[in-house]
Amino acid sequence: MGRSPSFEKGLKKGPWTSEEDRKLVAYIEEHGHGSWRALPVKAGLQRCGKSCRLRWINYLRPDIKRGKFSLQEEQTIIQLHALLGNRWSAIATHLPKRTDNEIKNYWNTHLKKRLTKMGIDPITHKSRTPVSTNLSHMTQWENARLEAEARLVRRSKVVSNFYQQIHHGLTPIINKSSFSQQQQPSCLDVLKVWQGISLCKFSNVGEFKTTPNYQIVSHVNNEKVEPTTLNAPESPNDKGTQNKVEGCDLGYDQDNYLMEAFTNNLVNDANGQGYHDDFEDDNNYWSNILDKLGNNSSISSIF
DNA sequence: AAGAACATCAACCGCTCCAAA
DNA sequence: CTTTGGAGCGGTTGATGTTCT
Repeated sequence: MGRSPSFEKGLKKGPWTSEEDRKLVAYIEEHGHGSWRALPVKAGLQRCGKSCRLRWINYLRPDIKRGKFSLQEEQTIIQLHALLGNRWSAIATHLPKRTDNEIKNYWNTHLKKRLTKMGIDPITHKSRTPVSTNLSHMTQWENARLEAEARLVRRSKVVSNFYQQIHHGLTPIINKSSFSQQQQPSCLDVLKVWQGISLCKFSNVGEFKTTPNYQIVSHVNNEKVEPTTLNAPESPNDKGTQNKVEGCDLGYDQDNYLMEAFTNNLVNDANGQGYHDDFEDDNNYWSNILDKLGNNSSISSIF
């Protein structure tokens, strides 16, 4: 790597002046940015292209919203961070007019601290206190949901690609390197599905079929599927799930179970061992999942 | 009032990814 | 297949502003 070009060429660093801003905006408005590397000379700026790009993207672009984050935006950031981790650019795609840099700063200076104060680990999004003693049912459910979402999204790239291959009559090859950013599903859509399930359960609407989000889930296997039957414990070895059901109160625990069941069907290890990380070596893993869901299942519609 | 401590955020740096040669 | 260079990403820094003592 060595020293940066700006050091070698004696280019200006540090805060931008209004005159520099004016030159950059004027040039881009007239010519577009084109090659960032070539831009500074053409625009008459003593800056490196990288610095120009950053200034434009994070500050000067006309479609940027600045100022305080709304509650809705905060919630979205927290939820997406639980799903995606520090992938700020991916998070930013779900927050119109906000930049990844701004979101990253806001997370580091506000949200991270707030979660920590609330006793939630900002990295894992798990509660630091024992679930059964100190948290409300609602919080327990939310924590469990976030964990499940995180698991789900770790698999979503694979499921998405796998399903595409099935769709085109190809033998699925699970290979991490074959995925591109464009193939990734919208994580916010995953959230919407979850929220749809949870909301209709909590609002006591009885049959899920009344909500659009459940329609998405109900397409699994091309027929209506009762969510609670998605992944009933299959063996006495499946103690984790069974204990959860037996050890909890009725009501929210059914929801926990529903959620677990749904997630497990998509992301759990085929042997009931929990998910595993070297999934690209295990084609059977995805074959089993697809067997459970049926080849006509609309995984892609869920993601 | 002063300066120390803390908070904020624009900007930089090093790295990876990917397309083109 | 390998090399090269541009673009973009995430972590970090440091200047500036604000609050605390």
